Amino acid sequence: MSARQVELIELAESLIENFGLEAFSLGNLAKKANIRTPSLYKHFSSLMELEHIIISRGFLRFAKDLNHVIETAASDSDEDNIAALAAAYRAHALAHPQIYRLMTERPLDRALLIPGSELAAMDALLQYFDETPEQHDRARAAWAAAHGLVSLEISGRFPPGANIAGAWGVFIEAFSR
Amino acid sequence: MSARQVELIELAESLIENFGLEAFSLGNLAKKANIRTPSLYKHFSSLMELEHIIISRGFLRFAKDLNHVIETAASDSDEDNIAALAAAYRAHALAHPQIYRLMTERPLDRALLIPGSELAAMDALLQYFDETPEQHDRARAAWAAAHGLVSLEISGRFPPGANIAGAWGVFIEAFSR
DNA sequence: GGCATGAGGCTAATGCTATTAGCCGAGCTG
DNA sequence: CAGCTCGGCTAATAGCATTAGCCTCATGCC
Repeated sequence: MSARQVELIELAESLIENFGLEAFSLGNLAKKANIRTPSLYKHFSSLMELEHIIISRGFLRFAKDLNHVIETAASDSDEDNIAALAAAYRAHALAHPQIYRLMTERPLDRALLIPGSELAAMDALLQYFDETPEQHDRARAAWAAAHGLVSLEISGRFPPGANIAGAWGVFIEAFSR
Repeated sequence: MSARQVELIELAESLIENFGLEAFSLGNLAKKANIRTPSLYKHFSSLMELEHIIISRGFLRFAKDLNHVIETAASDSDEDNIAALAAAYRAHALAHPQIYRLMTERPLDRALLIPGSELAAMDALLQYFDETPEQHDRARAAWAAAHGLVSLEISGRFPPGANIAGAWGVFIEAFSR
């Protein structure tokens, strides 16, 4: 991955976060980079490829974030651990809401992802749970609940004045023990 | 709403479900209707308007579905009721996955919705819970969890072989009582 | 019966999107 | 110095939403 490529990827990421996922286009990226649209094809074979690089980087950053929290906040209390993980999940998603949307809303072509990036995010998320099949179900239900809470919040689906932290509290309590 | 309008709306809905949300465009709709694209503007003022009509109809159909289940399956057991609601939620979303995506993934312009449609879906979903603030949090957490489970399933994010029904079971058990 | 009106088509055109082909200059490397 | 590669460029295509303006047919009204 050349330096110029990384430059353009970061430009694209800032474009997405600052102007919304809907503004993500090669035309807008080229404009921000002060080059013509077709020149972008010297660095990426297609929009899909660039998109999946950004998604992969999102997965990896997500994994790093969660792993950091898990390492520094490991407590004896099950509820504390779940709460810390939940808080980290929400904080990360709300810090990068448009890229979170990109990561979760688009049909995923796994052949275009940076190998292992999706798994890294999953592992970071699920490592807290044991390896029994029953715990796998529990892990996936918890993941889904966190994703649902975050995704409804990002897309503004909770009524104004809704106590979102309260809903997170219910979720944490329901999944502790 | 003229008969021709309804005809075109239903054509658009079948287009979305049969060819995926990504295939939803005025060009494709016009092709299926055997007319030219600009003629669609005799019936809808913009793509956004048509999109929000379809979203509204999705909300209303969702509400009808859930209300029906709640009326016919009311049981004394809290867990049975939650399970019936959860099953209905999942069944509905999986029966109309692409329109469910349209309903939940797009930025919502509430001024363009059929008035009351979003609320109808919310009410159907939340009427099972009491009116106390604490129960509101519980209702929203449950809603988010169901949405998360369905949205991850539709977008193929669970690993192959994952026991999705098992995850739903964990969710139902966690939210019963 | 004739006439106006509206519904619902149409074509042409604009400016956006991704994408491909092909050209050109600058800089490094043999 | 020759040549290659990197990274720009223009021109062009096809599809996208959208607007303006034209035409035709059916309906209702005088």
